[in-house]
Amino acid sequence: MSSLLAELSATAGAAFAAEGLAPELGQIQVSDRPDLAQFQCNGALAAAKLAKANPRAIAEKIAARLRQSPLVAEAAIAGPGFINLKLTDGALEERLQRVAAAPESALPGNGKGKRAIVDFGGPNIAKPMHVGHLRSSIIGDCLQRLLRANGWTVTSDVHLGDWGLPMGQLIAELAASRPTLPYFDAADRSPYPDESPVTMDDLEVLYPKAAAACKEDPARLEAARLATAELQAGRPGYRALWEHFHDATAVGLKREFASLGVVFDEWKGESDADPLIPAMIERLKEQGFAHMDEGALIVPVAEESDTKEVPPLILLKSDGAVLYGTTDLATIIDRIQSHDPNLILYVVDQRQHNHFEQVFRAAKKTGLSGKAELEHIGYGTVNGPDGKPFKTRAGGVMKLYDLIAMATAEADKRLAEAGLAADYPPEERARIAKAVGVAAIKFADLVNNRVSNYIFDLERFTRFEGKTGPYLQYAAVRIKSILKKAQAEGHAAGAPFIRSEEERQLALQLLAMPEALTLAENRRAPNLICDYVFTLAQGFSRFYTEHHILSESDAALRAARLGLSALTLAQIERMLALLGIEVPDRM
RNA sequence: GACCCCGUAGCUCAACCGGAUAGAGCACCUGCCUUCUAAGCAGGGGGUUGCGUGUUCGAGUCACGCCGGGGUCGCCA
Repeated sequence: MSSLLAELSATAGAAFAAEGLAPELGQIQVSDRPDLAQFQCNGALAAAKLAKANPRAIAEKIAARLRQSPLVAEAAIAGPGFINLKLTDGALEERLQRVAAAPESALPGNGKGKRAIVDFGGPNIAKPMHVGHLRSSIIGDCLQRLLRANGWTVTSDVHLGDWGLPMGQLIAELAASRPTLPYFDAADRSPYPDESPVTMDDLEVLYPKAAAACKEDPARLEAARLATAELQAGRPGYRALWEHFHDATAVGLKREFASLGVVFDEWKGESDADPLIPAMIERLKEQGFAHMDEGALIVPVAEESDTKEVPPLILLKSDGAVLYGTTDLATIIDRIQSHDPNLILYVVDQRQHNHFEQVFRAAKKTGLSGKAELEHIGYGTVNGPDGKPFKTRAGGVMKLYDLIAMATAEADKRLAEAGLAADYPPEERARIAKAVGVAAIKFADLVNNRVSNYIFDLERFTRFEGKTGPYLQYAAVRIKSILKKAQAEGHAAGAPFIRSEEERQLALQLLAMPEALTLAENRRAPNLICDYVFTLAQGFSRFYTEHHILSESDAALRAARLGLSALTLAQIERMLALLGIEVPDRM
């Protein structure tokens, strides 16, 4: 089913075509002047510019044709040549009823038959997740849900950071502090112990020590570089040790993602691309894309049209080790082979934009990305109240797990203040607090423009007033409560119809969903989903305030309003689900 | 120095392909709870869209030049 706006645009397009003008001019949009109209068409202005004609005269001809449409109640000309439209309630009701009968039909389906890979999360071995991973996880998860809803076949990949210098740093650190472990014997001493010599907690201590040691002591950095190269070259003891690092970390990471409600299809990492690297390098050398330069193997990616200096992508460092650009490139080969995607999204910090530009250029130039479009989805940083990157009070990195615990506690406090969920069983109350806390964090993150930085302010995010996750949960729960009571009283929901301005506005909002999802997809912009669902919830609140549903004595009207409520609830829940936000049954 | 991103109400942010009177939320002010959850609703004040020049019938949006903030610039990720 095409959307209301698409239908209107097609109708207007036909009108333009009938006047010998381009049908694209018939693009309809929601009116900027809700006091004057529901929809508007600016095509007559553009047509007049092209044809050097009078815009109002063209507009009048188009409007006359539009008035013939059964959709259109009014078509008026205003200003320099805007065409203002109001639709018939009958047309709105008919479409509303269709959506109510088949909710799936309202989804735009832009991605049918297309495959996408969404690469996000990007946690690292031996490091707990911190706020830095928050945005990638939340935005990436939202995008994978959005693309799926819009018909794409999506594969998400956590893409672990598990193959660079930090691995060598860890090995060197452990070699220094526990040299008697069997892994450091240059000879192959396999089988190595099944039991990991370190736990996740050990690693969290070990890594900062290792990083600090490398910073202070050039010899240690050199040792770490050597260990990295040897690991990548396949030294058995190091590989065995690496397996332990990897497994110990994965357990903790899965706990973190689970508590955020984020799920990946694949748990691959940089290391998975490693087996593909030798052949890739051979090919790139043979085909003349890669050559040695200053001791390193590079792929130049500068282009004629560049206005800035674009450094080459380094495949092999002078010590023979690979960099993450190398694994990123090889990972593309893996993804093309295993999924044949049309699109790969990389949800990574905006600061890495240059890196991705290098990788994408190299991939395109060498032809190894095939038909896949590669796109960096950058985002801004999460800052503390001082505008600097978010830290704990002690100045350390704030862990994601602790962050969620804080948000849950804050949400629980708010529930208590409002006297909500007071008499619920403790488990349910705890579940609600968790859901509210997570909703607060996610919504606050997603509602911002992706590329701008934002200030993390838990007090503000967990507020129940205004444009927040908890407000939306509350709005949905209120509707659930009505529907539950209606059911208890034996009132069934019926086909929605329109008898008031509030209902008309709500109907128009509900029917605007496909455009919201399409635009959010095209611009990879979760904040547009946030805006849409917030406006929808506000529209429902107006309707709710104005019309008392359960006490309505006209049974047909009551049923219609219940139907409208049920439809609104379904849509709010669906939109929140795209944001990764759950709605409790009651609050 | 070069390049990228950002600059919109006191604060946090919107504004689709260049369109009408630049919109929300918070905060502030005024109303509205003996009926479905007031975490709500109705209304009000608050703007030289960082500055300037240009293109256009029309610029927050496009071009150029400044100013301010952040970021990146060959072997970290």
